[in-house]
Amino acid sequence: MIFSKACEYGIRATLYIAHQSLNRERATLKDIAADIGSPVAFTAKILQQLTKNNLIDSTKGPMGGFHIAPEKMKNTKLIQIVEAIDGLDIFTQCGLGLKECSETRPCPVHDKFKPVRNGLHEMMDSTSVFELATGLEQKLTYLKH
Amino acid sequence: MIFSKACEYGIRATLYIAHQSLNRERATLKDIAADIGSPVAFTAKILQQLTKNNLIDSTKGPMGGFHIAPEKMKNTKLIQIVEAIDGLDIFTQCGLGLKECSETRPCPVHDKFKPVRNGLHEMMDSTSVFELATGLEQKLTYLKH
DNA sequence: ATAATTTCGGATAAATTTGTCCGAATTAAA
DNA sequence: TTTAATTCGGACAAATTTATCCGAAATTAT
Repeated sequence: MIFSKACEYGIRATLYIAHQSLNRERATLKDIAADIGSPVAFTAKILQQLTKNNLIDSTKGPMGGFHIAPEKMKNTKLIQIVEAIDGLDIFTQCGLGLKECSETRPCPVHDKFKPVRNGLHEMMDSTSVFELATGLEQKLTYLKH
Repeated sequence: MIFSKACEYGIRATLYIAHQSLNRERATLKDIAADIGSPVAFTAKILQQLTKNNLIDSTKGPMGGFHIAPEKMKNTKLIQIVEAIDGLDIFTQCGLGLKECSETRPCPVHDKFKPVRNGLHEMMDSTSVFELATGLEQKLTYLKH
């Protein structure tokens, strides 16, 4: 809906990896997909993308898997995951899909839609992977199906 | 993005029809598609859906076309157009796509996402086709590409 | 070294959304 | 009553997103 399925999986996977990393445990592709309930091969693609964008770290071979250093978690905001997968358009695009929608030439819903869109933007831009991973750690929130 | 392309076209088409209807002019499929910049045949499908849902009225034959009575415009909210095309899921669904996300078992972004989603819901639920059509009428807002 | 375990990357397939085509049905005007 | 203009509805096609498959590359342990 708001985000693509790929992006939803990407955020969930990142939070799972972060949670595991807080406990000094590696996360393998299999574990991740099993835990967040996503198709394994599709999840692999998304993780590759996140790795390329340097949002998570991967190591190959036995004992390999995915990992995020606590420092990195603190500096990574949700918006960066969205940017890596869906792009940032959602935070600037017209609610009715018009290209020429702006302050000076607003579409009919512009004034009412903008604060909503900005609210989402602000939220994603200010929320770190770390704070959400600690929510999981404290069992205040849940990822599993 | 937020809404499907079909839904964007649906809202734009409805507002165009409403605007025309305020001036006692009919809107034909051709006019609508040309004006809002949408593919003709695809737009036809969407208009059929809106007609079935009784959000707009259609008449066949020469001098036919689409129309909305001012009274109906006043009673029609944007959310009804979304409901007819995309459904209402977007206003209740988890931001991370989890089925079991709720107050008692929230996903990691639940608390932060909910107000944004509710803001969108409230906005779409309180905004009438009539008020947006009058914005077009007064040239305060624009639909054209 | 060899084998086992993992991610990487390319090709492909399935599902969904977006878009097209065309004849049928309806209606108004000539 | 014929013709033209319109929406309706079904089948189909293209594009995009979601998902699968499989061999290659890297790394660890035996």
